[in-house]
Amino acid sequence: MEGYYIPHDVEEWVKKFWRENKIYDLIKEENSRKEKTFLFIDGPPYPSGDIPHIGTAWNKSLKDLILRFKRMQGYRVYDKPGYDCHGLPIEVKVEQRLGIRVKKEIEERVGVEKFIGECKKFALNNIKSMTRWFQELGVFMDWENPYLTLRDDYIEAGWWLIKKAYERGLVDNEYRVVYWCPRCSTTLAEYEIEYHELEDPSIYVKFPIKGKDKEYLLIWTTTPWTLPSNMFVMAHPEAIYVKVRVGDETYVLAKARLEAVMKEAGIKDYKIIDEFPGKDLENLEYKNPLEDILDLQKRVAKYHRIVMAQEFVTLYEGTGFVHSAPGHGFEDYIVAKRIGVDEIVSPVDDEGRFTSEVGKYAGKHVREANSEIIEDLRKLGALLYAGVIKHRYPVCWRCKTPVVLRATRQWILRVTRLKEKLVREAEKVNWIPKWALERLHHILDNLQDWVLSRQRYWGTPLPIWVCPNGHRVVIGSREELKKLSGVEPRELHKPWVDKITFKCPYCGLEMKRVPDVMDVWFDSGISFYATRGHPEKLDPKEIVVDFITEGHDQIRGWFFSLLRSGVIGFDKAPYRTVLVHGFALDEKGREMHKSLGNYVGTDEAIARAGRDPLRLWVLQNTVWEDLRFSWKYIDEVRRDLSIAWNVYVFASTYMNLDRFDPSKYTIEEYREHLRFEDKWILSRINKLVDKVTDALEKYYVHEAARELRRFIVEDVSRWYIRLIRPRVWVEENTPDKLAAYTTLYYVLKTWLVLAAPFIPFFTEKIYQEFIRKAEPDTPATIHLTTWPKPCKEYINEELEHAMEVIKEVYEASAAARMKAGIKLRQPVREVIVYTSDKAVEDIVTRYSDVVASVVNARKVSVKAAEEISRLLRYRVEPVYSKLGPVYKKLARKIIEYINANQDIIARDIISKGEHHVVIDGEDIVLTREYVKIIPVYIAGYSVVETDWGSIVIDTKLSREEIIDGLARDVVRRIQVMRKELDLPLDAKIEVYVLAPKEHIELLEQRRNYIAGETRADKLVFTSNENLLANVQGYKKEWEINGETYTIIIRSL
RNA sequence: GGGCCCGUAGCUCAGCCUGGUGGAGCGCCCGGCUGAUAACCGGGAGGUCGCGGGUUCAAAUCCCGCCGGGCCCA
Repeated sequence: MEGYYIPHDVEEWVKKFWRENKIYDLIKEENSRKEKTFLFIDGPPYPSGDIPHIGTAWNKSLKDLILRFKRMQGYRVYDKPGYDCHGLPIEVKVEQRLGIRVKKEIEERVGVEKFIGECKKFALNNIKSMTRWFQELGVFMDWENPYLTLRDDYIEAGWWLIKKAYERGLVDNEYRVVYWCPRCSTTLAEYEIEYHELEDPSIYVKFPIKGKDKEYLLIWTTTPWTLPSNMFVMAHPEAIYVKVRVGDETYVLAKARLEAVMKEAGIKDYKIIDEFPGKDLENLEYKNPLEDILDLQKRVAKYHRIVMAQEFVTLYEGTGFVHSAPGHGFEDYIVAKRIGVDEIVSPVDDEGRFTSEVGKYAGKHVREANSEIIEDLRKLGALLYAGVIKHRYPVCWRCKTPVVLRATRQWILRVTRLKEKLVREAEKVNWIPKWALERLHHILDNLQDWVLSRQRYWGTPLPIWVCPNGHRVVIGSREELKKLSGVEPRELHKPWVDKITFKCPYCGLEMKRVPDVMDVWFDSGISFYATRGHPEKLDPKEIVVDFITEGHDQIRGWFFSLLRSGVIGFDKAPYRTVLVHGFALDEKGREMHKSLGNYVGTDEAIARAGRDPLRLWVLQNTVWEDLRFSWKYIDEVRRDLSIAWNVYVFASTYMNLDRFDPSKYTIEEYREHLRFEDKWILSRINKLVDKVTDALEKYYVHEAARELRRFIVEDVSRWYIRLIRPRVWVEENTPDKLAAYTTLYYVLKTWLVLAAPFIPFFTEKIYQEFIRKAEPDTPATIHLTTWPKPCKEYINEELEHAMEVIKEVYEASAAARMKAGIKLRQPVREVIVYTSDKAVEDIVTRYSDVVASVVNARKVSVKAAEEISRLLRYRVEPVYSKLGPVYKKLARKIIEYINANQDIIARDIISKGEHHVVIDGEDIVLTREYVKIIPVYIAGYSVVETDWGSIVIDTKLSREEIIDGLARDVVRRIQVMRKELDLPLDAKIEVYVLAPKEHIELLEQRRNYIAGETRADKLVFTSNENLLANVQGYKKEWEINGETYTIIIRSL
């Protein structure tokens, strides 16, 4: 191994290696022989685009990591990926492509067959592209055989569940008030709704009270178009209502709303003439002013009265009377059922236009009819006031069209009957993090029946056939359909499946399929079994999957759908562990959108950052928290990988130089030669194995990722390698050096295996170059290696603690050098550790040679903490602001005294808290209040305090130390020059050093050291410039300690 | 309006579960090391731990309320 880390070079090489050696197939083959299974299901992404979002890259990286980990642990892993192919978003895109404006054109102009074909083509094209990007990311899943919800066998598996539900009496058909998108002409699920800030009319309408003259109920609405469907008015039984007189008219409204309403309507003169609770108004009859111009209203006039509905009437807005249209409101519908109104009026068609039922408004889009209705009310003298309001109103998540609420007949699954079972099953699941269950509880508390049907085309057809007499047959498989009809359907989609009819088994009339398709959540909700075929052919053990993971939006989405399907079909939750991950947001924490210009696709991230850096970056983020995108942070990860890379280059360079063959040496054999630092890193790596394994088994992926980063960067690169560097630079293969190599190799190999699921390209490349070249008998790919088990006997807490202390001594001494201006290359005579901590004392004493080496001192000693006072002098500053006011005239003399006796005053105050003196016959007591004590160390020592003591460096340098320092400075310059010449590590050279005259003799004393370190066969020191005039070679001028040196080196 | 998550240095985030002198990386300034260095090490500057209450000897941490962002819902 050589060179520096270039992610793309590594990744291209590995991609080629995997492709040419069919590595994925090899892994699958090996894996298929394993006993223990790990059942996983991919939450299918929706292929509405061709390039996955960065959040999807995170999602797939997590899955890939877990699957790789489980494979390495010896599980037979089910790794089929999938795509959620049906649904409105694709229909909308295809409509755009085909220039379709309204739904009818699909049947009339384009043809359903062609439309379905286009949808399929659209989905399959995007699937192809998305698959490519997932492969680019290094995701090892079965990309040759993904599950697609559009396949007939998948659709069939769905039919099975509907039949099962039907047999359990859970399938029904009833009026539902639904969100309806007039542009898409379809019902929308709650999670297909967004709320946008919209401007709407805000009108107050006068409903005349029957049998009274000029007496009106005031109602408020922001949807005038629902007034033609008005059936009754809701009031609050306990709220106080008032009658107010305005001119010659009388209005009734809630007292709490009176002031606000009058103010908005611009009415200043009004008088309360009566006051009573709402329940007094129950059953009071009124007239809807539109009765005069709409036959529909005449027809429903018999229902017009006030009803009590305390849970739906608030006094925060409106008038305390809520106009109710059960055909256009959830709450209105509930109340209608409660009071026994069985006629539901909803005169709006699929495109959101009024039907002929509403006479003069027929054919108009309801929202566009608002102004005409307001105008009519004005003409009828029924309008009190018309203004506008800005409020949040539901819109279709695809086309952003404001939705309407409509009562329509829909097919539903009565999952509310399964509520208790759903709750019990949800509680059995291992939710990570725990609050995911809390959210699900909330959803289950407010459980609604599942509205299954969609009045669209691109979806799983509902397998329900009905006859004119209303008999129903639910089909559970293709075979069953064939048996009944005698026809083999070309495929199970519309329009082909619609053409299949058969005789009703109950009455003999012709049965036709209901035209609806199903909610796409049903498609993905059955994936836990449908991916593996029709449930009749499945082993019951294969029903419950071990693990799934998706973003937190899927708690209500996929996880909830799976749960419902699992309980309907098999009476149990279909998963054991659910890991919830966060959202990928932009740098400012906002959602990424192409329209906001803050969007980063997986393609761009791979191109700019590289696959491994991208993966490690997403994986180190706390799994269930949102991820803020940041190029800078990805680059930090890349730099850490670069350090890791350099570690392997270092090891590889020296091991190759010494022809170290790892297969011939074991740590056991070199056990007696292991040094302190070797035992330390062996303890660290085995603890790492333990921690990473534990974190991954808990699915705390980020903790594992962070530990891996920290270990290779901090423990190995910044510490262990620094410690063993002198050992590996020795030319002979000493047992000491081999012990270091053996240890290093063991550590690096283990780390590589642990990191493989996270950064599969990086680790594969190094594995091939570093491990397999040394040990050809190892598996063909790192992804076939087995997951390591921690070797507990190497774990040694005492040793690790000792190393921590040594690091602290090192850091403190570096700081002390800093203060004294002595560089680390300059050896010092002594480093003294002052401490009263017995453990520290023992460690420093025991490992004094290691400490001496890292702090570059000839001697390291330990002394009792209090002895440091010998090095201390104190400076004391008088506090004028305190002394002045107390001692007045005497203050001057006291200050003089303080300045003259600083050390003794300080020592007294430190030991006794005060210092006594008599000045001019007066007894003076000096305390901390009057003087500021500043400790000063005596010259020749540099001191740094730590939590457990002080580190002192003797800064007085003798001739010997200065010579050593100079020699090291010269060696370092020669080393740099060797490197600049790109000489082989073991190349021999000739060296000429032109130095100041007085230093020649000093250098001569270290001739052997300098020659040895720089591998110089010939070494010349001179102060005579002329002697070097004819020497050929690489020549460079250096400055050392302010003086000029010229060095020439020549390769031999 | 409700449920859940997040808010800590200029930036990205640990620490919170289990209370005990506020941390890391990046960036900035100063110095140093280096035959793995497109690197690295040491020091410094930089904080109302979102805000306000409460519990406690002691709160970033536990409790309550509020503000801002995210997700899910109304």
